[in-house]
Amino acid sequence: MSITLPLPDPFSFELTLQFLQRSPKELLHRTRDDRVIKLLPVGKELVLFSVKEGNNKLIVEFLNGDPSDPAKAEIKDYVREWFDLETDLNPFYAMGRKDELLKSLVKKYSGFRIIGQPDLFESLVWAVLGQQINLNFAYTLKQRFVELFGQNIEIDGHRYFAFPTAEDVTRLADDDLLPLQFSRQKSKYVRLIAEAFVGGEVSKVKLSGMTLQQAKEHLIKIKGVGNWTANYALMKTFRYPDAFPLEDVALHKAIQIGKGLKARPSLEQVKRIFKKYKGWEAYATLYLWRSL
DNA sequence: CGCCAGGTTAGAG
DNA sequence: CTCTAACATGGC
Repeated sequence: MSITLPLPDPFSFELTLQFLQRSPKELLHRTRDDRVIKLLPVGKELVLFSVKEGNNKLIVEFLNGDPSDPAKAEIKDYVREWFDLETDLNPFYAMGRKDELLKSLVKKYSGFRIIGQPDLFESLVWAVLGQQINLNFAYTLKQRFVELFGQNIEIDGHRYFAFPTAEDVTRLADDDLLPLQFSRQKSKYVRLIAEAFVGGEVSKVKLSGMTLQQAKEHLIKIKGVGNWTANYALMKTFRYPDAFPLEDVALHKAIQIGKGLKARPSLEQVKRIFKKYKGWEAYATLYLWRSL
Protein backbone atom coordinates (compact mmCIF):
# COMPACT_ATOMS: atom_id res chain seq x y z
CA MET A 1 0.00 0.00 0.00
CA SER A 2 3.00 2.30 -0.30
CA ILE A 3 5.68 3.19 -2.81
CA THR A 4 8.97 5.00 -2.38
CA LEU A 5 10.97 7.47 -4.41
CA PRO A 6 14.70 8.05 -3.90
CA LEU A 7 15.56 11.62 -2.94
CA PRO A 8 18.14 13.74 -4.72
CA ASP A 9 20.75 15.67 -2.77
CA PRO A 10 20.14 18.33 -1.65
CA PHE A 11 16.44 18.07 -0.91
CA SER A 12 14.64 19.72 2.00
CA PHE A 13 11.30 18.21 2.86
CA GLU A 14 10.96 20.73 5.66
CA LEU A 15 11.15 23.71 3.30
CA THR A 16 8.75 21.89 0.97
CA LEU A 17 6.19 21.47 3.75
CA GLN A 18 6.62 25.09 4.77
CA PHE A 19 5.87 26.18 1.25
CA LEU A 20 2.82 23.92 1.05
CA GLN A 21 1.51 25.49 4.22
CA ARG A 22 1.74 29.04 3.01
CA SER A 23 -2.02 29.54 2.81
CA PRO A 24 -4.59 28.13 5.23
CA LYS A 25 -7.09 28.50 2.38
CA GLU A 26 -5.41 25.86 0.24
CA LEU A 27 -7.84 23.00 -0.33
CA LEU A 28 -5.86 20.97 -2.87
CA HIS A 29 -3.68 19.39 -0.22
CA ARG A 30 -3.50 19.20 3.54
CA THR A 31 -0.40 19.08 5.68
CA ARG A 32 -0.54 17.16 8.91
CA ASP A 33 2.40 16.57 11.20
CA ASP A 34 5.24 15.60 8.92
CA ARG A 35 3.32 14.74 5.78
CA VAL A 36 1.17 16.15 3.01
CA ILE A 37 -2.08 14.55 1.93
CA LYS A 38 -3.60 15.02 -1.49
CA LEU A 39 -6.57 13.84 -3.54
CA LEU A 40 -5.91 13.22 -7.22
CA PRO A 41 -8.24 11.98 -9.95
CA VAL A 42 -6.43 9.36 -12.03
CA GLY A 43 -8.53 8.08 -14.89
CA LYS A 44 -11.77 7.04 -13.21
CA GLU A 45 -10.15 6.55 -9.83
CA LEU A 46 -10.02 9.15 -7.10
CA VAL A 47 -6.82 8.47 -5.20
CA LEU A 48 -6.07 9.89 -1.76
CA PHE A 49 -2.42 9.62 -0.82
CA SER A 50 0.10 11.01 1.63
CA VAL A 51 3.76 11.83 1.15
CA LYS A 52 6.35 11.84 3.91
CA GLU A 53 10.10 11.61 4.16
CA GLY A 54 11.96 8.66 5.58
CA ASN A 55 15.34 7.08 5.15
CA ASN A 56 16.42 9.46 2.43
CA LYS A 57 13.32 8.55 0.43
CA LEU A 58 9.86 9.90 -0.15
CA ILE A 59 7.22 7.46 1.03
CA VAL A 60 3.85 7.59 -0.68
CA GLU A 61 1.00 5.86 1.11
CA PHE A 62 -2.48 5.25 -0.28
CA LEU A 63 -5.25 6.17 2.08
CA ASN A 64 -8.47 5.12 0.38
CA GLY A 65 -7.86 1.58 -0.77
CA ASP A 66 -5.31 0.09 -3.11
CA PRO A 67 -5.20 1.86 -6.49
CA SER A 68 -4.67 -0.01 -9.77
CA ASP A 69 -1.10 -0.46 -10.94
CA PRO A 70 -1.41 2.17 -13.70
CA ALA A 71 -2.84 4.62 -11.15
CA LYS A 72 0.05 3.92 -8.81
CA ALA A 73 2.52 4.57 -11.60
CA GLU A 74 0.79 7.84 -12.40
CA ILE A 75 0.85 8.97 -8.79
CA LYS A 76 4.54 8.19 -8.68
CA ASP A 77 5.16 10.36 -11.74
CA TYR A 78 3.01 13.09 -10.26
CA VAL A 79 4.98 13.21 -7.03
CA ARG A 80 8.27 13.18 -8.90
CA GLU A 81 7.13 16.16 -10.95
CA TRP A 82 5.45 17.90 -8.04
CA PHE A 83 8.64 18.03 -5.97
CA ASP A 84 11.09 18.27 -8.85
CA LEU A 85 13.09 15.20 -7.90
CA GLU A 86 15.01 15.03 -11.18
CA THR A 87 16.89 18.32 -11.14
CA ASP A 88 20.51 18.49 -10.03
CA LEU A 89 20.62 21.73 -8.06
CA ASN A 90 24.38 21.78 -7.55
CA PRO A 91 25.21 23.86 -10.65
CA PHE A 92 22.62 26.42 -9.54
CA TYR A 93 24.19 26.64 -6.11
CA ALA A 94 27.68 26.94 -7.54
CA MET A 95 26.46 29.88 -9.62
CA GLY A 96 24.34 31.36 -6.83
CA ARG A 97 27.14 31.36 -4.26
CA LYS A 98 29.07 33.74 -6.49
CA ASP A 99 26.16 36.12 -6.99
CA GLU A 100 25.54 39.01 -4.60
CA LEU A 101 21.77 38.82 -4.86
CA LEU A 102 21.45 35.04 -4.54
CA LYS A 103 24.35 34.30 -2.23
CA SER A 104 22.49 34.35 1.06
CA LEU A 105 19.35 32.80 -0.43
CA VAL A 106 20.95 29.65 -1.82
CA LYS A 107 22.48 29.07 1.58
CA LYS A 108 19.34 29.73 3.56
CA TYR A 109 17.04 27.71 1.31
CA SER A 110 19.36 24.88 0.37
CA GLY A 111 17.36 21.90 -0.85
CA PHE A 112 14.26 23.94 -1.62
CA ARG A 113 12.87 22.90 -4.97
CA ILE A 114 10.22 24.30 -7.25
CA ILE A 115 6.91 22.87 -6.12
CA GLY A 116 5.33 22.25 -9.49
CA GLN A 117 1.79 22.19 -10.74
CA PRO A 118 1.82 19.08 -12.93
CA ASP A 119 -1.73 19.89 -14.09
CA LEU A 120 -1.50 22.54 -16.84
CA PHE A 121 -5.15 23.56 -16.57
CA GLU A 122 -4.81 24.14 -12.84
CA SER A 123 -1.64 26.11 -13.37
CA LEU A 124 -3.16 28.45 -15.95
CA VAL A 125 -6.35 29.02 -13.98
CA TRP A 126 -4.42 29.68 -10.80
CA ALA A 127 -2.24 32.21 -12.61
CA VAL A 128 -5.31 34.01 -13.94
CA LEU A 129 -6.80 34.13 -10.46
CA GLY A 130 -3.59 35.73 -9.24
CA GLN A 131 -3.50 38.41 -11.91
CA GLN A 132 -3.39 41.95 -10.56
CA ILE A 133 -4.68 41.20 -7.05
CA ASN A 134 -2.98 40.40 -3.79
CA LEU A 135 -2.10 36.77 -3.22
CA ASN A 136 -4.33 36.39 -0.21
CA PHE A 137 -7.41 37.40 -2.16
CA ALA A 138 -6.34 35.09 -4.99
CA TYR A 139 -6.37 32.23 -2.48
CA THR A 140 -9.85 33.23 -1.38
CA LEU A 141 -11.06 33.06 -4.97
CA LYS A 142 -9.41 29.69 -5.49
CA GLN A 143 -10.83 28.32 -2.27
CA ARG A 144 -14.39 29.20 -3.27
CA PHE A 145 -13.86 27.90 -6.80
CA VAL A 146 -12.48 24.53 -5.67
CA GLU A 147 -15.01 24.13 -2.87
CA LEU A 148 -17.94 24.64 -5.22
CA PHE A 149 -16.80 22.93 -8.40
CA GLY A 150 -14.10 20.42 -7.47
CA GLN A 151 -14.65 16.71 -6.88
CA ASN A 152 -14.26 15.79 -3.25
CA ILE A 153 -14.46 12.93 -0.80
CA GLU A 154 -14.75 12.78 2.95
CA ILE A 155 -12.57 10.45 4.97
CA ASP A 156 -12.25 10.35 8.75
CA GLY A 157 -14.08 13.63 9.12
CA HIS A 158 -11.92 15.50 6.60
CA ARG A 159 -12.98 16.59 3.15
CA TYR A 160 -10.39 16.45 0.40
CA PHE A 161 -10.74 18.35 -2.86
CA ALA A 162 -9.49 17.98 -6.42
CA PHE A 163 -9.18 20.88 -8.84
CA PRO A 164 -12.26 21.35 -11.07
CA THR A 165 -11.91 19.77 -14.51
CA ALA A 166 -11.83 21.83 -17.70
CA GLU A 167 -15.00 20.10 -18.83
CA ASP A 168 -16.86 21.12 -15.69
CA VAL A 169 -15.64 24.69 -16.00
CA THR A 170 -16.93 25.06 -19.56
CA ARG A 171 -20.40 24.54 -18.16
CA LEU A 172 -20.07 27.53 -15.83
CA ALA A 173 -21.33 31.05 -16.51
CA ASP A 174 -20.91 34.51 -15.03
CA ASP A 175 -23.86 33.69 -12.78
CA ASP A 176 -21.77 30.93 -11.20
CA LEU A 177 -18.51 32.83 -10.87
CA LEU A 178 -19.38 36.46 -10.14
CA PRO A 179 -20.94 35.55 -6.76
CA LEU A 180 -17.52 34.16 -5.77
CA GLN A 181 -16.17 37.68 -6.39
CA PHE A 182 -14.50 36.84 -9.67
CA SER A 183 -14.27 39.93 -11.85
CA ARG A 184 -16.07 39.61 -15.20
CA GLN A 185 -12.61 39.45 -16.72
CA LYS A 186 -11.44 36.53 -14.56
CA SER A 187 -14.75 34.75 -15.05
CA LYS A 188 -14.38 34.98 -18.82
CA TYR A 189 -10.67 34.09 -18.92
CA VAL A 190 -11.15 30.98 -16.79
CA ARG A 191 -13.90 29.75 -19.07
CA LEU A 192 -11.89 30.51 -22.21
CA ILE A 193 -9.00 28.45 -20.83
CA ALA A 194 -11.36 25.57 -20.10
CA GLU A 195 -12.74 25.77 -23.64
CA ALA A 196 -9.25 25.69 -25.10
CA PHE A 197 -8.62 22.42 -23.24
CA VAL A 198 -11.96 20.83 -24.10
CA GLY A 199 -11.63 21.94 -27.73
CA GLY A 200 -8.17 20.38 -27.88
CA GLU A 201 -6.28 23.57 -28.82
CA VAL A 202 -4.20 23.25 -25.66
CA SER A 203 -3.08 20.26 -23.65
CA LYS A 204 -0.05 19.14 -21.76
CA VAL A 205 0.73 16.51 -24.39
CA LYS A 206 0.44 19.06 -27.17
CA LEU A 207 2.91 21.44 -25.56
CA SER A 208 5.45 18.92 -24.37
CA GLY A 209 8.38 18.79 -26.74
CA MET A 210 7.95 22.40 -27.82
CA THR A 211 10.66 24.95 -27.21
CA LEU A 212 9.93 27.54 -24.55
CA GLN A 213 9.22 30.15 -27.20
CA GLN A 214 6.86 27.90 -29.15
CA ALA A 215 4.97 26.86 -26.04
CA LYS A 216 4.65 30.48 -24.94
CA GLU A 217 3.28 31.60 -28.28
CA HIS A 218 0.83 28.72 -28.20
CA LEU A 219 -0.49 29.62 -24.76
CA ILE A 220 -0.75 33.33 -25.42
CA LYS A 221 -3.33 32.64 -28.12
CA ILE A 222 -5.80 32.04 -25.31
CA LYS A 223 -7.39 35.34 -24.39
CA GLY A 224 -6.52 36.14 -20.81
CA VAL A 225 -3.15 34.42 -20.99
CA GLY A 226 -0.44 37.03 -21.41
CA ASN A 227 3.29 36.83 -21.11
CA TRP A 228 3.30 36.68 -17.33
CA THR A 229 0.69 33.91 -17.09
CA ALA A 230 2.28 31.82 -19.85
CA ASN A 231 5.71 32.00 -18.25
CA TYR A 232 4.31 31.18 -14.85
CA ALA A 233 2.57 28.06 -16.16
CA LEU A 234 5.58 26.98 -18.20
CA MET A 235 7.73 27.31 -15.11
CA LYS A 236 5.37 25.45 -12.79
CA THR A 237 4.06 22.77 -15.12
CA PHE A 238 6.79 22.07 -17.65
CA ARG A 239 9.76 23.24 -15.63
CA TYR A 240 11.48 25.00 -18.45
CA PRO A 241 14.54 26.07 -16.46
CA ASP A 242 14.61 29.42 -18.25
CA ALA A 243 10.90 30.24 -17.94
CA PHE A 244 10.18 33.03 -15.49
CA PRO A 245 7.67 35.87 -15.23
CA LEU A 246 9.82 38.85 -16.15
CA GLU A 247 7.08 41.39 -15.41
CA ASP A 248 6.18 39.94 -12.01
CA VAL A 249 5.69 42.59 -9.34
CA ALA A 250 6.77 40.33 -6.49
CA LEU A 251 9.97 39.46 -8.32
CA HIS A 252 10.69 43.15 -8.80
CA LYS A 253 10.07 43.80 -5.14
CA ALA A 254 12.43 41.00 -4.12
CA ILE A 255 15.16 42.42 -6.36
CA GLN A 256 14.60 45.91 -5.01
CA ILE A 257 14.94 44.75 -1.41
CA GLY A 258 17.79 42.35 -2.15
CA LYS A 259 19.85 44.98 -3.92
CA GLY A 260 18.74 47.85 -1.71
CA LEU A 261 17.39 49.90 -4.62
CA LYS A 262 15.35 53.05 -4.02
CA ALA A 263 12.74 52.07 -6.59
CA ARG A 264 11.52 48.97 -8.40
CA PRO A 265 13.94 47.83 -11.10
CA SER A 266 12.99 48.48 -14.72
CA LEU A 267 12.33 45.57 -17.04
CA GLU A 268 15.70 46.24 -18.65
CA GLN A 269 17.42 46.00 -15.29
CA VAL A 270 15.64 42.74 -14.51
CA LYS A 271 16.67 41.35 -17.90
CA ARG A 272 20.25 42.34 -17.25
CA ILE A 273 20.29 40.70 -13.84
CA PHE A 274 18.71 37.52 -15.16
CA LYS A 275 21.21 37.23 -17.97
CA LYS A 276 23.65 36.05 -15.32
CA TYR A 277 21.24 33.32 -14.28
CA LYS A 278 20.93 31.81 -17.74
CA GLY A 279 19.56 28.28 -17.56
CA TRP A 280 18.49 28.80 -13.94
CA GLU A 281 16.03 31.66 -14.31
CA ALA A 282 13.15 29.66 -12.84
CA TYR A 283 15.12 28.73 -9.74
CA ALA A 284 16.48 32.24 -9.31
CA THR A 285 12.88 33.50 -9.40
CA LEU A 286 11.76 30.89 -6.89
CA TYR A 287 14.46 31.83 -4.40
CA LEU A 288 13.83 35.54 -4.84
CA TRP A 289 10.11 35.01 -4.27
CA ARG A 290 10.91 32.98 -1.21
CA SER A 291 13.02 35.83 0.16
CA LEU A 292 9.81 37.82 0.59
C1' DC B 1 -9.47 58.13 0.98
C1' DG B 2 -5.48 56.69 -1.96
C1' DC B 3 -2.55 53.36 -3.63
C1' DC B 4 -0.89 48.97 -4.77
C1' DA B 5 -1.54 43.84 -5.48
C1' DG B 6 2.48 37.30 -8.25
C1' DG B 7 -1.71 41.41 -15.31
C1' DT B 8 -4.34 41.54 -19.74
C1' DT B 9 -6.88 43.52 -23.25
C1' DA B 10 -8.67 46.86 -26.46
C1' DG B 11 -8.17 51.11 -28.30
C1' DA B 12 -5.73 55.38 -29.30
C1' DG B 13 -1.69 57.91 -30.78
C1' DC C 1 5.43 50.18 -31.92
C1' DT C 2 4.21 52.36 -27.13
C1' DC C 3 0.90 54.34 -23.88
C1' DT C 4 -3.51 54.26 -21.29
C1' DA C 5 -7.94 53.12 -19.23
C1' DA C 6 -10.73 49.62 -17.47
C1' DC C 7 -11.23 45.70 -14.88
C1' DA C 8 -12.92 44.81 -9.16
C1' DT C 9 -11.60 44.01 -4.61
C1' DG C 10 -8.81 43.41 -0.28
C1' DG C 11 -5.47 45.36 2.78
C1' DC C 12 -2.71 48.82 4.67
